[in-house]
Amino acid sequence: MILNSVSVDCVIFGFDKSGLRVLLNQIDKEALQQSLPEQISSDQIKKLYEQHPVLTSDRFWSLFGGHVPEDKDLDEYAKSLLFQATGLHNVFLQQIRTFGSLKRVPYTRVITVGYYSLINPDHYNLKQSSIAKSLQWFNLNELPPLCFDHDKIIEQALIKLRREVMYHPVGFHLLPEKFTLTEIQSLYEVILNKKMDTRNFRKKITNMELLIDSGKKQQNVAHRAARLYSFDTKVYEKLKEEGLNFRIE
Amino acid sequence: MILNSVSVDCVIFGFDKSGLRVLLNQIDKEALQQSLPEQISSDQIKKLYEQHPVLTSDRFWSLFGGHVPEDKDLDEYAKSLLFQATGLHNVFLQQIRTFGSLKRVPYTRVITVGYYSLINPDHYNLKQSSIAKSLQWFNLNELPPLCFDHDKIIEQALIKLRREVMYHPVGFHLLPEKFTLTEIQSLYEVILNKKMDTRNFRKKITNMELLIDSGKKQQNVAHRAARLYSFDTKVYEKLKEEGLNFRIE
DNA sequence: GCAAAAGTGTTCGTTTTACACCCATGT
DNA sequence: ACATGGGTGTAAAACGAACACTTTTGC
Repeated sequence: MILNSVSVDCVIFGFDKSGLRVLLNQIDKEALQQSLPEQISSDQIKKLYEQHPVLTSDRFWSLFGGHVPEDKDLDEYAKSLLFQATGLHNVFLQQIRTFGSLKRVPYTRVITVGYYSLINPDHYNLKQSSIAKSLQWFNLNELPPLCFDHDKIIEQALIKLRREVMYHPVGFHLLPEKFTLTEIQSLYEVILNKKMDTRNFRKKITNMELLIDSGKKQQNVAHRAARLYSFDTKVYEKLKEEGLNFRIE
Repeated sequence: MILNSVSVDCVIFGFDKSGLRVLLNQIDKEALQQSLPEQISSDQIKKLYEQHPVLTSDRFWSLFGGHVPEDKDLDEYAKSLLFQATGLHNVFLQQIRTFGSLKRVPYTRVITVGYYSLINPDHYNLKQSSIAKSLQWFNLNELPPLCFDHDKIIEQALIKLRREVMYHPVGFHLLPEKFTLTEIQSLYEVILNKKMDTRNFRKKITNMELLIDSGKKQQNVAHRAARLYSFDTKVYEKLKEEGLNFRIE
């Protein structure tokens, strides 16, 4: 049994040279048909299509989500969705908020609990995922047409991520195990949508004592190779608890 | 029609000399009986009472809440609950998060969306409320036995309030229209659970240019009367947007 | 040798901290 | 006159902002 009135939707963020990205799920007409109530009239369908033109296109996109089973813990269910989508366990995953406006889904009342997740690009190979074919990364600035209020959910996820990243070290979940200072900086720049001063940024982040110089350097780059760093997990946990201040410039 | 599986629970905060307080709702045995499923066996009831001893006492307490009607917007419903409990409109009200663990409510699956609200003590006279008799303020350090996971919801509300208060000027919703600097300081001290230095606190808050000296003073106090301030709503809105930094000492 | 990104220090102004005494009022 | 809380300034340290050039590497 599932709880028809409650769903979970996941905003899955990734980060690489091209910027901040979101993993979306393609919906085709058949999947849509199935999600509609059975007794729907053709008149109602017509009206539905008028109000939500995105549903008439052959393909449109949605967050990866599903209805909560009656016998599953909410957070656990969100984790299991994330596993279905990415094949990954133990990924950073947090609630955004719950979206419950009346007409957010046409023809049925569904309250959805939004979650956001931060994916390490070492794990971008999502082939293990059970529905990998219909999933695709989109640049945050070039989102395709999305169904329902999923654009708003993504927007709220970004707002939440921005706040989080300023005061807690969570952004680092978007980085590979070893990373350069420039990568962290451009991560912050992309998330906060702000250019930062390299010298000041480096001073700040090295003063935190969060980073460990791995002793290694980038390979095969057409310029001076940058040092690779990793985290001191103890300091990381401490900063997660106590908070930090990354409101720069 | 209501959505049986989704409820809203409100953590209603108040503040005065005695500190930070929460408005709770007293549940008696009859109200409890009614909320149980009808086909419950006496064996099951026995087990229920064993697992949740608080339910056996004649009186215990809960957050003010209810199940979401199918035809009501979630946020609107939370507002209407708050109105029922306090007789007040336009009160600060925000989602905490959604609590969805499997056994949080025995014998039925209920996912609850937590909200927290900040009440101005000018409005402590809650007689207009439709259920005022069963409501009572409790000091946060002296909470009575609470049903279900309502203690956890309050804890999360406090955590959320703490974070919010450090970076946004929301705490001021807990103050009367005119207030003294000492009142603001003790508000912050209570919420953040930290003593602060008076001179530094005053310097900081007056530098924000958020306060307007009303020109008036306290009356009938057995010591030097303090100045009464109110807010510059424009600056208030600006700080709400841009954030501020109240991580002191 | 040139293109591309890595890496680095100093100065100046602002903010934060630590700290102790006099003032106004009611009883 | 005393008890109670209101109100104030300064110096030292830490932090944030602004700013330009040299180094390393691959091609």
